[in-house]
Amino acid sequence: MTVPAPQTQPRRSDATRAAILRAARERFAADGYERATIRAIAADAQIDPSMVMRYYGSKEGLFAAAAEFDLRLPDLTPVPPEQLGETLVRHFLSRWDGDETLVALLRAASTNPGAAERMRDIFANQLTTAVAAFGTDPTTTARRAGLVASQVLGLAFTRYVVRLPPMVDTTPEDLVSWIAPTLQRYLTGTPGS
Amino acid sequence: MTVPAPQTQPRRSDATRAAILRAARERFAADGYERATIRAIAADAQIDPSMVMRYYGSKEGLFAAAAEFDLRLPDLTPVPPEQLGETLVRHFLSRWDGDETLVALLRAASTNPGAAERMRDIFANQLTTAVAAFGTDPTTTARRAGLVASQVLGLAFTRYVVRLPPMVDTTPEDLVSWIAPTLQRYLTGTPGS
DNA sequence: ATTGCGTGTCAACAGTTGTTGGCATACGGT
DNA sequence: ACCGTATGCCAACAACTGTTGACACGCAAT
Repeated sequence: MTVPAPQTQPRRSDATRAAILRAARERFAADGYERATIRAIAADAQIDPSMVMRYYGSKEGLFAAAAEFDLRLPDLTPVPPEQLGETLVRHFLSRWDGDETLVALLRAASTNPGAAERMRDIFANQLTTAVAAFGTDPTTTARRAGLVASQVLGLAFTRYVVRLPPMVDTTPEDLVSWIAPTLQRYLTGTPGS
Repeated sequence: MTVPAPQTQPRRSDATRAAILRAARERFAADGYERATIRAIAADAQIDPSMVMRYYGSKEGLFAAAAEFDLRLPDLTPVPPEQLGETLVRHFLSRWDGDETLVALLRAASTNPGAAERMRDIFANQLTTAVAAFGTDPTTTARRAGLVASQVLGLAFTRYVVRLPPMVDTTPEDLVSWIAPTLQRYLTGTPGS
């Protein structure tokens, strides 16, 4: 405790930590939780498997660090109400291109209980909060958020995980024009149509 | 080849085979492909692990047998065009309750390439065929089927795999009234609304 | 009774997994 | 120059995996 630095100064191993995290995200996204072995991740990061354990404690700990994910949902209050659906689809599609973290989380959530819980947290907290921000009936907020999650995760699942050809080949713009009305209705519409 | 029975007569081990298959479906559905071990499946079926190998050749072979799945889509041609969405959601929801095969396939498809390919086949063949049955523009059939698959698989994923509370708690009837219009638009509507 | 085959168990294999401890090296402060 | 600590590698462990072969039992036909 001899006068610790007020802010944690950058450690020399930060580059290694980052390399591990990057390799872990790639492997978890490509292979899922159980097939992504620590040895393979370490090989990708060009270090020894034991380093992974020292820096992240366990495989679970590594995954928890690698699957840290923020939907980065924009504030929806200034958005014109009739453009909510389009705004959301566009945001999700751009958020997923170039960040494989969500694909990793998606694949892992299928088999790993911890990952499933994190997925629940993300959509229950971040998405529900965003939906609640513009004032609809609070009693329907959770259900609306759940429906949005079902379509949005279904899109991600078919496009990035199962890779259904029609969903892979369709351009982002076409996807937006098809799916935006769905989210729009889930957010502001009524059941039955 | 000494005068084989014209029809394969029932073998004495059919009960064992069925028990293995039932246990396999349960385990694959609950744990996914890699976490569902042959030893655990054999223990559930109360037989020796080596029997699984003798009857199904390998773990892959067992999964292939356990994940045999038919959507059992009804003929959609006699359905009034404006009820197509409702008919489909209702069918899927009832098809999944009491048959964990699709959940097994869903969980496995996240990590097992073979399972993902089977999932693609099922939705590319069975669903696309059903959609093509009533005469829309053939050039849009694949896309419409893909969109339906995205919402339907998203529903299954959030309700049965990730178990998002709002999607678990909502009654089938409410789900139908919310999601039917979505499928209806994907099937018969136009992009943009 | 004896033969053949289907059914089942047991033990073991070879490989892989997450995880651990010991040992070398290099850095930074004194 | 010295020393403590951080960083890295190596070898090994114990557990678990899918898979295999040898062996025992019981049934049906000869």
